[in-house]
Amino acid sequence: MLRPRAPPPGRAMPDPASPVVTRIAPSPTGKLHIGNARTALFNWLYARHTGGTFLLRVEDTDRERSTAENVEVIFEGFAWLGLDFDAAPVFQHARADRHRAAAAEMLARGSAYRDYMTPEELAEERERARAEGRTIRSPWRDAPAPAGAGKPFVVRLKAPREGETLVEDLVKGPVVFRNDQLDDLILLRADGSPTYNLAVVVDDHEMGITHVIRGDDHLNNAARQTLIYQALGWGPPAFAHLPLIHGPDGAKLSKRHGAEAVSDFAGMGYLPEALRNYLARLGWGHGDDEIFSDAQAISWFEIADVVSAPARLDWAKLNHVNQHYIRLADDARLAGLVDEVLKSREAHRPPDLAERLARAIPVVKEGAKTILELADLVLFALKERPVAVDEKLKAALAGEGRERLGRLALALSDASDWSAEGMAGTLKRFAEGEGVGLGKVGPILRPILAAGAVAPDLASALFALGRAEALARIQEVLSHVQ
RNA sequence: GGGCCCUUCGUCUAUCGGUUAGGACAUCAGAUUUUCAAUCUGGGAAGAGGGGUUCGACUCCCCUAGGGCCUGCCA
Repeated sequence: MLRPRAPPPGRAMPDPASPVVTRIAPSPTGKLHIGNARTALFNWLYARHTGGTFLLRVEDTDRERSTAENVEVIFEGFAWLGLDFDAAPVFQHARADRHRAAAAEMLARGSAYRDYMTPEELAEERERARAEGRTIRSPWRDAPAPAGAGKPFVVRLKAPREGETLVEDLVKGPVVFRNDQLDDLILLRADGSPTYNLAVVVDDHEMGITHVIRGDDHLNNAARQTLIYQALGWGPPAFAHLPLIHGPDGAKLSKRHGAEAVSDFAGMGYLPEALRNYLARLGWGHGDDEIFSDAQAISWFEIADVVSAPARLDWAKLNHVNQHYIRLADDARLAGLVDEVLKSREAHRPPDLAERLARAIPVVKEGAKTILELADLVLFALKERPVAVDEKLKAALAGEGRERLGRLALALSDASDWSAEGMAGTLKRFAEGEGVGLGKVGPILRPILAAGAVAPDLASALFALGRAEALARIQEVLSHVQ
């Protein structure tokens, strides 16, 4: 279940001469947030750009939320998005011993201490500190261990109170934090389990991560983590903090905006290559380039070109990009995707579905912004006979309408060129022969071809339906409305 | 409350002291047209506000305003 994927064929192995190692470190909460997906994309692009290595670390130290199913969701999300890793995933929980060892090391060095404050005392101190506009302070920072063994304690970093900590961020530039603003963060909980900030530092260091590219929300953590690196005597990696993705209204992206997980986007009919292109453009740019291939993005990607301001998700533009990639997509692949949509909708799937889709998809794919739309556009070709004759069609067929449809059926069955162009010509000649405009032909033909669904222009619809089906639909209506 | 980050058309962005501030999506108008879509042509649309620095600021500095993140024995 949790095995590494083989590197896809055609992609070069990591260049051992490149020192760059990046990672994405999601926590298995049950979904893969789109913001995490973009962070992963940037890490992937940078690793590929430099010939470096791209790694996955599952931050599963929260044993409550971390389940095998949730971990699988993450793997599936990245696989769908098309991001590949260069090694098997690292599970943070499995490395707890390493984290504890690092804490012990800091304790031994005197750069960490045991804090015996009770949760209640801590809560009080937090309240006082906030009121006074300062960080929390533990009385145990410089005090000897209390008498009587067995008192529970957490291990805290003994952070410097003087001076400043500098984070040289590749996106934000130099960011200075006053050390008295940074608190003695907890390294080990009372149960001995490592906390996030400790685990991240130890894992990034031991995995050889050279560039920590992650969300903006970790910029403050970068300062705290820098302190841990120093306490351990390690050099920190390069940091690059990406601005967050917000919803169209500027607020933090959430379910409320219609989608927040990559599975949501997949379910809404977006193609992974479209999402990659759109996401890359959100917060990064290469001049005026809007539509570009993975290869181009990889060759162009520089952290220096990452934008520093947060971006809003724009459905309209995502749709536009997706439409572009749908046009480019292979028809058979689209047919498969449409079929999945039909299945999930429990829609009617005629026995000759494959042939119908093969004929109709190339005709209507130009106008589809999502696979969901494509499934709608193709519906007219999936309807089985007989076509329902509604009041509107009945009205159109009244009087000379029926006679005209009869003559049209004849003209169509005589047609030798059943292509979209051929049909356009046939229709035009027919209208001329009738001495009327196409406006007199559309109302009687369209409902029959559309069969209650949305249909493309008459000629395209005829072509998409195919000679046999189109003629049959007309004949049945003809014999039905005597 | 405190710390940190951010601020160019509605949106994503280009500009890296001197431009009629460019492009894309969206939007509007026109063309095309058997509906819708697509397509083509054209138009409107921006440097948050205030101070500096400079011969010259969107660009550099400061202040204000607004938005965001962090401030957990979550990650």
